[in-house]
Amino acid sequence: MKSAYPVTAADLKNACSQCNLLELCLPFGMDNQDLHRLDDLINTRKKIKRQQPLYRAGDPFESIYAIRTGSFKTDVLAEDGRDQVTGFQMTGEILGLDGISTETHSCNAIALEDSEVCVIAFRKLEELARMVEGLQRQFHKVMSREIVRDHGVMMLLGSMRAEERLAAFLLNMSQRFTTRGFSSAEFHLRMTREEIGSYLGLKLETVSRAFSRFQSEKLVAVQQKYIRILDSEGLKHLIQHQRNA
Amino acid sequence: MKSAYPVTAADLKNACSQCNLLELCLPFGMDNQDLHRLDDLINTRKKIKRQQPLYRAGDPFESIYAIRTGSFKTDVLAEDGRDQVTGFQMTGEILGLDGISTETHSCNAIALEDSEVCVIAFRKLEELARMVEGLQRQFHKVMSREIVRDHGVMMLLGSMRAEERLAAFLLNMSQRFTTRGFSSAEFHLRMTREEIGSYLGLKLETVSRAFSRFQSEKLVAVQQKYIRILDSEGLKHLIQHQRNA
DNA sequence: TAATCCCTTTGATGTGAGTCAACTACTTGA
DNA sequence: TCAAGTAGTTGACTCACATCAAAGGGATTA
Repeated sequence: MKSAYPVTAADLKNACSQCNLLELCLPFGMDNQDLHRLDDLINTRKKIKRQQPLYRAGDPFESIYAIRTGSFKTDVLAEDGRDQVTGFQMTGEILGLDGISTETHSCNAIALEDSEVCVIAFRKLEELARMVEGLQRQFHKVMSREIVRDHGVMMLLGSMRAEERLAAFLLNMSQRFTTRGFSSAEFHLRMTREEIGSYLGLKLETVSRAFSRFQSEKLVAVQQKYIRILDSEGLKHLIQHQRNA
Repeated sequence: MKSAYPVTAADLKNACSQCNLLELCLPFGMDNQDLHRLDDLINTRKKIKRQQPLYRAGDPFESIYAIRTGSFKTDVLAEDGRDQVTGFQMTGEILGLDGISTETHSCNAIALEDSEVCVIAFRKLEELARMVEGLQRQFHKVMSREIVRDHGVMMLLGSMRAEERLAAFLLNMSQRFTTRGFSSAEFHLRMTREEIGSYLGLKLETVSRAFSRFQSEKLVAVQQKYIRILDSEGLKHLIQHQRNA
């Protein structure tokens, strides 16, 4: 089901210093010399099959993970069975930061498709961050970005109506695909309506209805998980010009 | 309105190594020797009057802040005037982590009462964290804790009903007062119903009604901002045994 | 100490999203 | 390639929370 394997000379071309995700990932902004020191850090990879967990709530925390290929969702599960998707992660993004505080993971990270991650031993990362200022700075920025992102989600959950939430979600996905060199106008969602709903604090039927409404208003074309954005300005307008306070 | 002043020999007794908030704050878990190195870091304090900002969204980021006395709220303001309270902070808690990622603050931090903070120059903190492993570790834990906390709020906003949200909020406040050596059963809320509502994704009338309902069910005694928790088990029960999924 | 303002409570009514249910269209595995 | 299971759509109905409105109670400040 899962496999972890050391990086051999053969795939050293995939080490940080050669990785095409450089711009998105932890090494961003580091100079060449420092970059090569990172290569030692990333000495394990792990493939995760669709629907399988990378880690689960309660697992002891040892590593954070950088997504090389594929995508994930993270969710928290309450004792009463309540389940909340807290985020969707794409290539170049970092998973596992939740585990640092208690040294136990506090959420589940589940692959939305067959995926591969770089395993970053956290103690070693800290050690290297003490020596490489650029790495330290970038790591702090990654953590802070996560906090800012979460505040955005809180705004969405706390003060937007259903269609605004979905519009914000689609624009966010579009923006992240763009950053990764894919089309901003058409993409394939890896998650179900139910997962989108959980993330947005809505029921799957409400998500489906909002998609239908967007379709009938020519804002997007929807074919199951394949989405084409026809009027991104219209979506932005939807978010900004509704409600009072 | 605001004042920043260096720490003189006279109030060195208030430096980290002597601070009674040690257990709650950044220095937690550091040994005595390292602790004294922190004293150099915390060389400025700042008093903030009630309703005044410690920082505002858009302000350049230079420092993070540890609350010595008083309390704050943080909120984000969308272009369309939408306003979301993202958190309430008490003594010993750290403010300003949102600014690290873009080097510009992304939210406002407003004092809920006359308050005082320790100003921690972030560059200096990073520098010291490169030398003091315990400080580095604790700082990472503080950031991670913030992420985990935010996930809890997302769960609350995404999947709880009004009374569950308020119950969770009260229990959380109670727990934090306890940690600070105050009564877990009675405390004074520093924020308005509207601010609670914004945080919980509810309107102020809904918050007020939920308080009234708790009162009539003998779960809490409410006198304006003064709260006495009469049945904390009842509140916990309310959160766990409602809803299906 | 009064006057004002803001905060809070409570009631009546409206509505957006949830719930329940039926049906359709994919996807997956034998 | 077919069968079964899973994911998505749509409709009818319900309900929890929002909205609108009015009145009372504290707290701030002049």
